[in-house]
Amino acid sequence: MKKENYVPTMKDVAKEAGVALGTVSKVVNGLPVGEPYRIRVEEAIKKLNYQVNSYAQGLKASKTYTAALLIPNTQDPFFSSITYHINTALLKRNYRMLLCCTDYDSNLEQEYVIMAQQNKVDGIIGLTYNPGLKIEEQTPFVSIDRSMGAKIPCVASDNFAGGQLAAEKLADLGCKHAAFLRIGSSLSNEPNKRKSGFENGCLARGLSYEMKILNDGDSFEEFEHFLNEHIEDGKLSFDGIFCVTDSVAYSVLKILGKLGQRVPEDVQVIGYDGTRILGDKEYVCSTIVQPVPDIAEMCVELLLQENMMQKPPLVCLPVTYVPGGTTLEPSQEQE
Amino acid sequence: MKKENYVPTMKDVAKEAGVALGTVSKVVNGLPVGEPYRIRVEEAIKKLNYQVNSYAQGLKASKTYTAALLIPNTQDPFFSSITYHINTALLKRNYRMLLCCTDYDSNLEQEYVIMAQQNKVDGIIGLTYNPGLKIEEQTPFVSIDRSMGAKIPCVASDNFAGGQLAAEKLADLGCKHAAFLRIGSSLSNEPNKRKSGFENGCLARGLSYEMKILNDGDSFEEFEHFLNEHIEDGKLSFDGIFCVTDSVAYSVLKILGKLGQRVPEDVQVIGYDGTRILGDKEYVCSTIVQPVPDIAEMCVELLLQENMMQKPPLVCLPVTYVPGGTTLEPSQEQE
DNA sequence: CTCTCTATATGTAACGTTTCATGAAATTTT
DNA sequence: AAAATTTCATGAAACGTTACATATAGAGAG
Repeated sequence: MKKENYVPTMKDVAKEAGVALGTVSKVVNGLPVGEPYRIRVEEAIKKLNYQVNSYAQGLKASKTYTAALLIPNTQDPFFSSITYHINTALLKRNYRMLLCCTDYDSNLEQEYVIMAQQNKVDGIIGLTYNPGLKIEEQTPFVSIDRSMGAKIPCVASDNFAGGQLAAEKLADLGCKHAAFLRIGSSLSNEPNKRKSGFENGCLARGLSYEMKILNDGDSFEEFEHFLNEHIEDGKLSFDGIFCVTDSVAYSVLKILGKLGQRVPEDVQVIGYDGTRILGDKEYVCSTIVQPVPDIAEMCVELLLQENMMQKPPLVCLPVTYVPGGTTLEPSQEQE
Repeated sequence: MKKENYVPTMKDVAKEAGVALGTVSKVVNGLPVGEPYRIRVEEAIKKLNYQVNSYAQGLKASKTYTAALLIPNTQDPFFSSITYHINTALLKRNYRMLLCCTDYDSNLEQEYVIMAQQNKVDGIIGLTYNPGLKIEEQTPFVSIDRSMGAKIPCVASDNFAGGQLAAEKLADLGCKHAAFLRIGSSLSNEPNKRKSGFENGCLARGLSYEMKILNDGDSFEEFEHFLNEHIEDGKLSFDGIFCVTDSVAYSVLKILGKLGQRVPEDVQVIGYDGTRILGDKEYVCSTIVQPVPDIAEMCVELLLQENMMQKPPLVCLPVTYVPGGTTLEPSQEQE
């Protein structure tokens, strides 16, 4: 018996229903077919438990129903959140996701793009760190957080508004002198606007500020030096800190602890991303939350959009402020 | 011009190299081919930038070169680590990974199994929470951390040895009275052995111990009550705590802080998993580290193994203890 | 120098779909 | 009621690969 690995095909369904192959194909694809035929085919499909072979479909259509996601890793909470939601958005549309972890390696990024381009995927969504990434004209590509020219749509949170919002919140919470802590060029392009937004917000609210920007090789100890230099008689000259990411914020919280500064009493801290750690219900750190599910939806939508016409070069999605334990409660603030 | 979407095929390579189709196929698949032929084909491949169409391959071989990974989510650090390494192990073998996030939902798990089976994946790797999961005989399935009968291989860290190791370390570090903190049935099957291993280790080393096991609905506040009950005159009666996961350990650390207990001076804490948070270089918590890359390799190896003969029902991989900041250094310990 | 045997390149069929030209049946028109 | 027109199921071709049966060239033996 060869029935062990038997999987019914359209031919089998056609025979079972007593119709032609093409008729079955039409039923499967929802194309118009005479009612009695449709019914017989549908019954045969149910009876045989037939399921279309998407690989034969893909071969015929030169479509793979697969999209690649280029991302440094899946460990970082922000990346893992992006991965989760992109995957969900693709599954919803019956697409598979080919996960390509690049580990921040420019060459690996380029290799994955080439590999993906050949014919394995219908498109690529990328959160990349190679500014010179070569992408063939005809490969649908959607970028997260990186502007890559007019022809490639970029989806990002509204980084400028987010920076502004952080400044406004700190001002609202009573801060007078703020600091902005950032890491260098690896956060290029769109997230850079957090800085301009923050400056803009500070100026609007009369909040003075200083900036510390780490270069690529620098360790986070630089932040410790910077903060330490701004302590006089045990008192930190800043009463509010905006960190460019939650990840930076967590490191800064540790440093502040080491330096004997209390959060939020002595200094309030706001991060950016809205990532949580280890199943915490509430946000540990007050933060500007990126709408990751919306970002994912938008990426997939833009990627699979049929009409190539007018893909917008940049889509900014709105952010929200969510208080955590590192800022004063509005009630406390008013006391 | 129709060259816009032109993707070279084996036929093109054959024409370019002046050989037959089958010869190209052999070269591509590493089968023996006369040297001069091989060279000409390889040159043609390079020249045309040819890449095999894996969907045609899959159609021919009735293989999809895709494996599904069933996992609750990709946010939890342990799950994200598993995801990353399984993905890597599959890519290495030219397999794609179909990521199915189940959110601990038994029905969703079953749905994904059915979908994966019909959607024609070559096999499934699952870290599941549905004890009654129905899996068709002919679908290759490898389970992580869950025993699912003799026919389904289960890959896990050596949970018993890990529990034992934790007890021994605590004893070595000078503890006299230990606690084991666990959450309930969601950690079924293999990870349960951490308990037996710990008991075994405690008995062997003359370490007394108590257990607190949370039921499914319970919040972590139960741990706080439990620990609080064991404080007398500000002093905790335990000097060592083994937490069933790092995630539990982090929560417990917070609780201990709240209760005014110093770690590791007053009480030492060991977790299980070996997950790190937010790019920390060192482990924040002393922990029993699971060999996640090896677990991933083993899963994929077992899944894709051709000879169906003797798949072992259980593979336990060795764990290691890695000190973090929540235990005393051996030097301190000896003082 | 011819015959046989081996080694290996060739070319075709088949995998399960979709698409499209074909023709048969049903409907409308005169 | 016969011809013209429309409707729509049919079945073969094609997508890019692999595997197998066939053909061809070269080597060795008599």
